[in-house]
Amino acid sequence: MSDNIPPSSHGNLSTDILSLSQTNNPDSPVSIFKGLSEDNLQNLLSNSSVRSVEQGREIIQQGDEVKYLYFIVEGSVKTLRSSIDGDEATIRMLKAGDTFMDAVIFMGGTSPIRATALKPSKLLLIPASIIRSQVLRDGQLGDNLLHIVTWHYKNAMQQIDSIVTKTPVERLGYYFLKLHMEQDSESMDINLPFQKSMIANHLGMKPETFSRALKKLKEMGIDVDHERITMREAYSLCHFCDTDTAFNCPKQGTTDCKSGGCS
Amino acid sequence: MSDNIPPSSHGNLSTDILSLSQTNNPDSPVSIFKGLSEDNLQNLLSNSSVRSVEQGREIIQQGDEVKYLYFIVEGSVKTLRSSIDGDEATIRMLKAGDTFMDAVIFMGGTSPIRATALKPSKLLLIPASIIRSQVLRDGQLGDNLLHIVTWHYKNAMQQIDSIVTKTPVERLGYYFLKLHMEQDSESMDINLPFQKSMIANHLGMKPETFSRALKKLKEMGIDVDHERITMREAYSLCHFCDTDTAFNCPKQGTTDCKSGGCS
DNA sequence: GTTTTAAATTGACTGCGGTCAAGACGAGAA
DNA sequence: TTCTCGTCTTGACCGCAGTCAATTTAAAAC
Repeated sequence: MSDNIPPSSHGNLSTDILSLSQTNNPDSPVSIFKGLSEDNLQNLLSNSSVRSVEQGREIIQQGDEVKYLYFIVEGSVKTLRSSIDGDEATIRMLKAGDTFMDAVIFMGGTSPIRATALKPSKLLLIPASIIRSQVLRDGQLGDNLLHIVTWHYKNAMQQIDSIVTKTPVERLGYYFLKLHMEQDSESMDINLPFQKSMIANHLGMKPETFSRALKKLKEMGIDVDHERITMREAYSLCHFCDTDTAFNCPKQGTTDCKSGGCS
Repeated sequence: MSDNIPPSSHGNLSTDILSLSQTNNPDSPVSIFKGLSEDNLQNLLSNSSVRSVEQGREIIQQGDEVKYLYFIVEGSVKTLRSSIDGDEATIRMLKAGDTFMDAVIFMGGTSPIRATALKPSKLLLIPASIIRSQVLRDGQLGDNLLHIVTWHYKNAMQQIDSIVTKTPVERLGYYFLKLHMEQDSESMDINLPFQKSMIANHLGMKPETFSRALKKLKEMGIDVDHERITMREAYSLCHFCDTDTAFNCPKQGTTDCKSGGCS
């Protein structure tokens, strides 16, 4: 079911990984490697291997036994659930520096999600057995994993709430807002990191509905040209803010911020 | 914002708590207290306190700083997210033996969710600071918390997928199936543990739609009278199974199981 | 350059689930 | 018993997002 796994190739790689692990903004999870002792870090890396996957390749299928925790060195990956009749619900869309299957290896049973490569990607595979045994004696690793998994969980809760209570336009605005904060809170431009139909699915809507939502956002001063989002005013997106996001907003409390979320 | 917290009253309580912590079925999370050393267990309990809340009381509001991890000794609680205009999305519905805010205390920032008492309840409050510090030196506690949080996360993913890809009838059938497995896989009867409008919201639908879904299930041989669900045949619910759930199903692989989920 | 393919957009139609309102039912109190 | 209140159910209507299909656009492939 799985591909062959090339032999380990460390050295320069481990520095790549650690530089990817620098968290630069408050609204992103900590790295799995944060604050580990030299011994414990080496225990993880020396047992790991690197694997390259081409675009579109299925990395994990629903029902597979999960043997590794995956760290994305290069490329991008999405995790999703799909039903028998082919409908898909995207759970997460990941970029270099993210990990996946980090939560699954503690769930017990087989994988409840699929994972596919959105682009040609290079992955670091850390054996689940190594993680599970090290957690019991390395409190720092457990702490890191808890931060990562709870961060995923928080996003999942926001996703549920978005789909249940918000309109498509609001969901899209909220998504843009989070992109904006993640990328550069100063710039008036945002980059769409994934193709539109992917994002549409992640937001629980069809591509057609996504297109129509874009049109309505244009009327509100948020223009999307291909992969480039341009805001007419700096506070165009504040309308879509909520309490969680406001907490991390540098503009929070300023007079220009007049959203409902910013109290 | 919070009520007064009565002084600790241990002794018989700690045995109550530990007996509630016995996990009896495979599709439920482990207890936070599982496998802790006597010292580490006492460190948690001796710093905790007990608090009673009346029905309907708000325990945590969105945006609150979370100071405790809550263990339900008696009663029931729901966690939810609500938008400015009053729409609510139920995240979890909890019973005695469950914990909540277990994930939130590792998220950083303020609480992204609310928690309200569905019935008069008795709660054990374990200070978040105690948990956070003990995790760093007690690998077993970290491991327990990881199992709990990933179990929540798994349920959240199933909830997302349910809402996005399934019809109301399918969502309800899936919910009944999980209740069935949780309660007694042998019995043809299931008990509705919460009032219908609560469950409706948790499944992302309105009470009216819930009622109509019940009607359609009746045509499929699943009869609901007040709080009692009765199945005409033992395999009525198999139709709603998926791979995750099939994994924990004792009937899995038998000839009677002809669902899509059971391969 | 041209051809081929996939993604995105737009339009027209439909149907499902939400909304609103009325009615049924049950639990509890006087 | 009868009244009241809250939950649930049922019916009629409507609007939004899904569906299907046609078109445009962009990007690959040659």
